[in-house]
Amino acid sequence: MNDIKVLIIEDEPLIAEDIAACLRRCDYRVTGIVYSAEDALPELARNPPDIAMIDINLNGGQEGISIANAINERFYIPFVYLTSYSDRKTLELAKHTGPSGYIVKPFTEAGLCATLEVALHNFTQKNKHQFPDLVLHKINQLLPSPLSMREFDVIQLIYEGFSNHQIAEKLFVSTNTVKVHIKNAYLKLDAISRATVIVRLRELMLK
Amino acid sequence: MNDIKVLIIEDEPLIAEDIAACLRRCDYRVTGIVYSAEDALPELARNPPDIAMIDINLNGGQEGISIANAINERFYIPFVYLTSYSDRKTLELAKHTGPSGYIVKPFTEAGLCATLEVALHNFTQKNKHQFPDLVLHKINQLLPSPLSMREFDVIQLIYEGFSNHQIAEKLFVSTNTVKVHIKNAYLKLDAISRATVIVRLRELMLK
DNA sequence: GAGGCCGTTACCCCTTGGGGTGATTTTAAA
DNA sequence: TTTAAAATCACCCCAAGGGGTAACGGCCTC
Repeated sequence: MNDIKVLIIEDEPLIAEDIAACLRRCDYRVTGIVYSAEDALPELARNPPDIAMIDINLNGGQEGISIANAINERFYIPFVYLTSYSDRKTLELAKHTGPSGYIVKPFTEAGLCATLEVALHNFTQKNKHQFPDLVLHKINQLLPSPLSMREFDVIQLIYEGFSNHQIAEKLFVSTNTVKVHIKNAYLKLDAISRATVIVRLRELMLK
Repeated sequence: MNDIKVLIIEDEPLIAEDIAACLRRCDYRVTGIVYSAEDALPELARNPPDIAMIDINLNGGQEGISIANAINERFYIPFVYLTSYSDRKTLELAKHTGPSGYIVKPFTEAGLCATLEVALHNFTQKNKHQFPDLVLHKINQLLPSPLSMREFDVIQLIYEGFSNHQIAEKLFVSTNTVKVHIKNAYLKLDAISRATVIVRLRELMLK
């Protein structure tokens, strides 16, 4: 079992069950099926899934779009639309919510699962790029001479824009110590200033 | 006409024509149809499309995957897979090439176009985030007091890690001038050092 | 033509940061 | 146990950068 939690938001119970069955056969775990926008938000909060499948045209309106907006604002998960028709105007609205996929009914099991798979993969990849959390491991394997633990602590704070004095306070050491670590890190990172450190780290984290 | 250029890479002429017809009806411009990986690369170079549709299983192999890898290395465009079957192993390989979509045959016209639409939209959005080409317009509408043209030039170079002297040379002005621009930009950006400028810009570009 | 904004430059001050040398202690490995 | 690397801190030096003030020409707008 993948143990990937999926929430289905679909107002037609038969179709919802059909989707759920497909997903289960593809080793996904369907943690909920809700039939309206009002039910969706509490469910997202109570039992947050890894990905959501959203029907755009819920109960005659386009509540799916507002659910997507809510997800973008409050929950940090990917979602794919699964809808029965797609006029240009709806599609235009929908794509601006940044869905990770858009499936038009009738769907196939293979198409459904492949789209979900790609969506999840791209979403996690995207995170790595957008918020390059500095990972010592990754940086070091790209450097000729690896950074020590403490040097990493220091350059991490430089990356966040702190001064030597601030860094010293945060790490409970003297500013002299901070300066030594920075100097050594400069050598290893081939940098000559705080700004170039940040630039180098940006490059390294984007592989 | 959207004037969005699409390249179709598909070894079965009938299916390729079917796809092309769908795309044309959706106002896309099909700028090429190629039947193999060898033909694809020159075509991508000669007549670069905005997006590519790739069949994974070209000529009995999985040449589609290598085309995708080539695109990721040499061309900076999105692509979607359009394939007839999808076993787990192929899908696993395929998703690691970071496709913007994955369509399983048989496809519908609406599904095809919606996937392309979403793929293109997400790709351009992604660029804005991944390479925060500092866009004056976007930054300014988030600032209480807008940056002037010249101030923007300067902070852009700070973002790239250059020193005052280097910036002065690049812009053909005195370092004094650079310093004044930086000082004014600091006020508007609420920054106190080059490093904090970079951090602030990171924040602003991620909305 | 007067007032503003922008870009340009100069000169001053002085804090911060980058660079060098050296020394001690802790920690880990050999 | 010896050796090495990492971490800690203290000096010193000085250039680069941040902060203030002032001035001048160009351009646009009223």
